Amino acid sequence: MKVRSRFAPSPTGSLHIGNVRSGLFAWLFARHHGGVFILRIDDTDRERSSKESLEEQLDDLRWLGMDWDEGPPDPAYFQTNRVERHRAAALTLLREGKAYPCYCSAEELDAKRKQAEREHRRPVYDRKCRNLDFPSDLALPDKAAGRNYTIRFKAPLDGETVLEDLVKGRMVFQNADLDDWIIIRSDGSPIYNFASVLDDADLRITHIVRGDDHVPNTPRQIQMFKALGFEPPAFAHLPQVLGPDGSPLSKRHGATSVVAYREGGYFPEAMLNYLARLGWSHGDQEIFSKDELIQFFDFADCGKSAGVFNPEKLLWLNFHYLKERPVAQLAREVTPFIEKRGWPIPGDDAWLEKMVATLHERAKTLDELAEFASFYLKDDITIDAKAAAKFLKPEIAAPLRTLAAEIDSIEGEFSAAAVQQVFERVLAKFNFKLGQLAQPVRVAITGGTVSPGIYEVIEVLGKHRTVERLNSAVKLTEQRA
RNA sequence: GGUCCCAUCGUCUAGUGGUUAGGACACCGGCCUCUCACGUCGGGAACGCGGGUUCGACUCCCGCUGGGAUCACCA
Repeated sequence: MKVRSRFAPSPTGSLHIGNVRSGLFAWLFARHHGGVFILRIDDTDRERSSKESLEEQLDDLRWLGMDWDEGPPDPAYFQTNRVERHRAAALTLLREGKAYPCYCSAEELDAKRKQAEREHRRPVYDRKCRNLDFPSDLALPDKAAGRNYTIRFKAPLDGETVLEDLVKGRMVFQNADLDDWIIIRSDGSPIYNFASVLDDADLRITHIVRGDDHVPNTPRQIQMFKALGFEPPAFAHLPQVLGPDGSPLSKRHGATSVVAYREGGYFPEAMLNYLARLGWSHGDQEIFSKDELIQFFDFADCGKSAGVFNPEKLLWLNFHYLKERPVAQLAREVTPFIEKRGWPIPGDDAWLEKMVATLHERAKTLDELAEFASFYLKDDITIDAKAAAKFLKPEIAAPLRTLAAEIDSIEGEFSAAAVQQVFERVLAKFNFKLGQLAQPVRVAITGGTVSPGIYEVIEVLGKHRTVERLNSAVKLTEQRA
């Protein structure tokens, strides 16, 4: 049987790191087995669902390369479009005696629950309405029509429900511990747990891959698959992704959405690689291409315990992918991050590539790369006060002036090698060591004490801009004198 | 509280009865060096506790402790 797995996000906000990880594993599993990956939109929470969230999440998925074989924009893959199917199935269950109407009010139920908690009893539905007689042609709830009841699933009272989980192993649940849950609300709408089972069944999902927070619901769902006449699919429940403090990853842990990293200048390769290695491993290997991930992925290699999201390792992976990226590609990719800052690019593509090359092994993200390029792009650089105080002292004015003149007189190709020759002459003339001149020059032309090699910086900056900056630095030293 | 799950360096993990318990991130130090990085060499750092089983337990079993998930007319 062909593998069919799915990812079913709710478009109620940004796509969460922990969430996509489950989706990624479902995707990897499908691709590994040459199966079908399905994207279903669980948008039944109309209050919080939005078109914007949906588009953003789809963009995230496309960015990560998690392509789907079935799903949006096909309307059949939106849960809200299936409520009639859900209701019809509930009605069938009712007719078959596998479900029944419950006339208990929400308030009544709530009171009982609280009472049970006070008395340290299990806060489950007492099945008060289970054996009530009801007309064989009873219609589904409809508040407007005065049919103000809910429909409950008539769950088995004894026996056990077994979950053979692909990552967690065998779990046995006593049916006596499970209650008769509501499948249709008093307003006639289906409950997620019910809708979800029906959707998975109709979609012929063979493997449900999701977070292990769904485990407690699974025995009920297995029972529902059977009640509906379907063979339950296989399940793979993945452990949670936690924040540094050990609590489930949430907004207060900082950036936890895919879009935050996408916009933060991270590469999809890094994100994919990081997410895959969080909870899954393949020996000692750390770096995986997408194809390797697909080739090696197996639930048997997934850990059973929750993992802490480590932004620093993600950053390291991103750096790895950045280092091995061709400069031309990087130049293209960093452009939006420069434009975002409103900075000009004072040169052609070849120049931009040269610039990027000098920053290549110093920036860890595209965003950082853009930030570090500041002094190449803007002419109104700000000289760091502390750096100026330390390196732009009056006695450096003469060497700087000489250097400026020498650089200005370079004929022919303005290359790092040519610049180096000039430096050597000036160094000899003033009997300086390279460090004594390089740091002041660095401060003069970049505004700070940290930059790529001074010769290459000057080459990229060009003769004119270098000389100008050196001269204004000379003025600065004179002002300080 | 009920049900269920989990437990190797700070973090991600390898390990499936016999290993100096391995790798990676982070951290610390050396080298390289015009600064910062990169690179490179090296270092510290873990099997939660207690019982079994066994010639031998990180590995198997039980208990404890600790952590977590979930108990809605939310998804």
